[in-house]
Amino acid sequence: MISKACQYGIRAAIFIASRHSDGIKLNIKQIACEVDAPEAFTAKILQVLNKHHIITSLKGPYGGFFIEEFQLEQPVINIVNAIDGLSVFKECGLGLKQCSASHPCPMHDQYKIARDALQNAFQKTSIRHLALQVNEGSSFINNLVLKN
Amino acid sequence: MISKACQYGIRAAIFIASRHSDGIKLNIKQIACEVDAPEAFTAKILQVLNKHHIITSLKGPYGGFFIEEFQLEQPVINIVNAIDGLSVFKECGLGLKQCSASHPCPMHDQYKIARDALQNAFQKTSIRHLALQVNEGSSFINNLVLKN
DNA sequence: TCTATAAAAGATAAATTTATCTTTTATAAA
DNA sequence: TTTATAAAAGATAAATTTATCTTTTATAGA
Repeated sequence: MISKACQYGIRAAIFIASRHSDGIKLNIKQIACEVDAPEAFTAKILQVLNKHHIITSLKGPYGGFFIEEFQLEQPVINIVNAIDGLSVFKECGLGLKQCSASHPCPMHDQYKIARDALQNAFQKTSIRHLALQVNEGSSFINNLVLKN
Repeated sequence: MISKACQYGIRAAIFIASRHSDGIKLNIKQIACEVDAPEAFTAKILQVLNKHHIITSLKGPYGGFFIEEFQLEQPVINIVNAIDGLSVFKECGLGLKQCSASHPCPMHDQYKIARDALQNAFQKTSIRHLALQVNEGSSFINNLVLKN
């Protein structure tokens, strides 16, 4: 559906947002660890998010990643856009170059319902809202550790 | 959403179904051409569909691919299952290994709506139904050719 | 039985995505 | 200003997906 890079990016952004508080910065090691993502790969992804002003970073000692107040309001689709682009929400389910109501693939109508629902899911949800859920303990951004 | 291989497979199956009539067989060249898919790759994909009994093939002269009456009734999700598997319809939107109502990711509910809609789209549609639409001329499985 | 035909099977290559490692740059504090 | 720290940037590697090419197998008809 969306790429692994994008999934890592969303989880990381939610984690950073969940720790939002004045002056707090998180480094890649912490972030990658908390969201169960490969560290170096996550670093690359956070670079992209920073360039798109979805999160903010600061180099040097006491540096790290954080999210600013105004950034918390952004919809998650902004992260998808930064990493994967918005083509998932536009493209034909059967891979036709052009597929629309006027030249539809045979699955167009049904597929569009799912595609729109997906877009809706990412569009209507803010980073703040998701972080809040994690802080409440009602949802999670890391994998369960199985006990023996 | 679904792989290119799977998209080619669905388009090819629909095309074969749209030409269904006693004794008619289509070869890979025709099929690949009609659905705008790479020929050799399409051949590989049709092998898989044949193994899963979604279409039927016959080697040798006057051989080729065709679909049998009983195969026409199958839902398109059978093709997805044969090529990509059903994991798209089960996996977490944020890539968590376990994500369910009891241990949800923060997007679980919204994402599940989209994921279920997608599954529904493929589950409720038969190959016959899609082929019919193509034969009616109300939908298409190939790319528009742009005129200059 | 021989020949031609078309798919199956197998091997390999190209492209993309995922992932890691090294070097450079920015920055805060001593 | 020097040093330590952490991200940015750049290079490279591994894995997966997409795609192609070659050889083998099945089959119909002459």
